[in-house]
Amino acid sequence: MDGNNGFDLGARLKALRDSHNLSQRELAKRAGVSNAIISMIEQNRSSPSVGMLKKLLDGFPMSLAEFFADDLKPRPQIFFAAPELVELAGGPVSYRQVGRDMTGKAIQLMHEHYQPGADTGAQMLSHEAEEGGVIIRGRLEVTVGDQIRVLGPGDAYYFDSRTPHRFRNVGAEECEVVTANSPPSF
Amino acid sequence: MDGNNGFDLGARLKALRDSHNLSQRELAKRAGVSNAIISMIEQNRSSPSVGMLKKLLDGFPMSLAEFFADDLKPRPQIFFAAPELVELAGGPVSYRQVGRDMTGKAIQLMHEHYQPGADTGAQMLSHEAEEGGVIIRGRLEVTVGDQIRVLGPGDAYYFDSRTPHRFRNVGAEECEVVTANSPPSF
DNA sequence: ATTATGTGATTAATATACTTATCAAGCAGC
DNA sequence: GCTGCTTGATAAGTATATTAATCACATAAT
Repeated sequence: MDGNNGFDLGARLKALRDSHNLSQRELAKRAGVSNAIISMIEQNRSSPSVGMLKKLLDGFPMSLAEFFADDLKPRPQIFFAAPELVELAGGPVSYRQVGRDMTGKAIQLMHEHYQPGADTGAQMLSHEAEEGGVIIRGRLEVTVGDQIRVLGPGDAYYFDSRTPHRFRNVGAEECEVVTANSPPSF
Repeated sequence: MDGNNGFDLGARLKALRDSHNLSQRELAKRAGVSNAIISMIEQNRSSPSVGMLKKLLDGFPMSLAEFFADDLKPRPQIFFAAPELVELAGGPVSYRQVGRDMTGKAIQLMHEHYQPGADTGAQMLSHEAEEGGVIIRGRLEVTVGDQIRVLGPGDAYYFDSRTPHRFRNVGAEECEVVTANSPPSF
């Protein structure tokens, strides 16, 4: 009954069509397809090929990207007292995240603290995102791809998280950093 | 030869698969489909149903929305010494941005300094984005919609930038904040 | 009442997406 | 040379998306 693997494409298409005040037949005519398939798709009795879906969207018109662009976001907490930041790791590297559940959010903002010698590990990190940070206190060695640099207070970094990377506190004192990931990665 | 109606889905999928270092067979296994269809899709000899496409993306994982969201990013500077941060405003409120041109970037990371009494203005700000910040030093009054709160060192905030907002240094000393916007807004 | 036109849903036939099994090329180790 | 394992591509068969035609139910006009 559901060939879309849990994605209610039928309702989505129908809502879109209704909002444009088009009948199945009118849309079919514009898109150059049969009206029957629209009926089937809207009932989720058929999972359209992206070619078919694109034809249909061209009838509005609307791009595939727009069609799939997420909607409906809940009402979130705005202010966070320092102790409310949620600790993600809690070892020699402390990741204190602004917000509890970042799914659907654009940014993962964190207040990080590295104890002297703390290290994210010899095996480099890599994930689908972009990230940046500003060093507040202490000295942090940042490795990105084949580039290494030691940053101090006021210095910053920004890179594509897909390039393997690593962080290490090479100073004698604790290192404090504020970082941002987009989209949230862990 | 092109069942996707002018959308080069094959190249897109292949690039994604390559960037994750997965073979067609590995991805097929994760997604629970046959490897053959991946070969066909990547050559644009078959236009996958959205059900199939969703299965494949779940193997990364990645949402349909993300997949269709446009991308293509250049090779940027990674490290920024403190004086390299670019000053955006330079009045009583100093916005020092990590990176020169943020177009096409996911995050706009800034190191901000508010002089005592500094204020983003009585007419509230509003833009299409999400933003968050961590207060490092001083006291900052943050107004979001009808909510007001004074935040101190270690406190943080996060909200949808479309809700009107305003920042004001209500303390006697300078206030230091690290903020992130996604997507970059000004 | 009947004819007409509109709606979405359904059936049978056809086109195509998808699977299973296989192939050919590349690369490691023996 | 082999053997074994990986890679991406291909062929034939099966499942399903899609079409053309029709059905059933409305509303409106003759």
